[in-house]
Amino acid sequence: MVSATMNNTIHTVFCLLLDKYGPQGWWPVNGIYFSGEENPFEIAVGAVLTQNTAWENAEKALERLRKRGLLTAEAIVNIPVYELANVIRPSGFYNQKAERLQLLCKFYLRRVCKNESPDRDELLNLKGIGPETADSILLYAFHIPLFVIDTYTRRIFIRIGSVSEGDSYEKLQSLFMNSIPRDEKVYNEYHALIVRHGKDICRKTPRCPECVVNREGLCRFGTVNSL
DNA sequence: ATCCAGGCGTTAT
DNA sequence: ATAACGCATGGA
Repeated sequence: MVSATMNNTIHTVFCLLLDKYGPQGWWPVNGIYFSGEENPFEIAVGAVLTQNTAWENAEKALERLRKRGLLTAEAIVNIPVYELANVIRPSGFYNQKAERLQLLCKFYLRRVCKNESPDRDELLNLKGIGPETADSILLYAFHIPLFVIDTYTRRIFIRIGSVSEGDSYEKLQSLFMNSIPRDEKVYNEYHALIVRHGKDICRKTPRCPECVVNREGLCRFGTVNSL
C-alpha cells in the first residue's frame, strides 16, 4: 500500500516467485478432498499430518482416513489410538501424530464447533501444535492473515541475506508481516511459493544458476556460490 | 543405498 | 537458553 512497503526485498521476491511459478493453489480450496466446500477441519488434520513429512505422504494418510469415514473429530476421538496410528501410517511419526490428532480433535469438539476460529494461544497449548502448525491452520483453514514460517523460509532468506541463523519464529513472522500488506491471500500464496522454490531450486544444495532471485541479483549466496 | 520431507516435544548441556 | 535427539514412511 505505502511505497515503503512496496519497495523491499520481501515484496520483490514474492513478485518474482509468483511470476516464475504461478499460483500454487495450496490447501485445495475448492475441493480435491471434498466436492464443493472447503473443509477447515480437514485442513487442520492435514497440517498435523504433514509435519516434517512430504505432503504426498500426508495425503496418503488423509485418503486412508477419508475412506474409513474417519475425517471427523468425533470419529477420530472415538477410535483407539493404535488403530488411528495404523491408518495414518504413511504420514510417518504415526504414533505421536495419532495421539496429537486426538488432542486436536478434542479441542475441536470443545471449542471450534460453532464456526469460531480457534485462538492462536489455545492451539499452541495443545501438545503437537507448534507455531508453524498453528499458523498454517489459522491461515489456510480460517483465513486469518498470519504469515507461516518454515525451514524453507529460513533457508531462502538467510541466503538472500534478510535474516540470520538464530532469528526466532516470531521475529521472522514480524519481518514478513511488516513488509507486505496484511492480506490473507497474499500470505497463503507467498508461503506456498516459498515451499515450491525451496523444494525445486533453493534446496540444501542450491541450484543457483536456475534461480530467479539470484538472476535478479537479490541473493548474495548465489553470487558466491558457483556450483 | 543415502538423503530428505510444508515440526514438535523432551532431554541434555 | 539453546543444542541434540527421537519420532518413521516413502520418493528421488
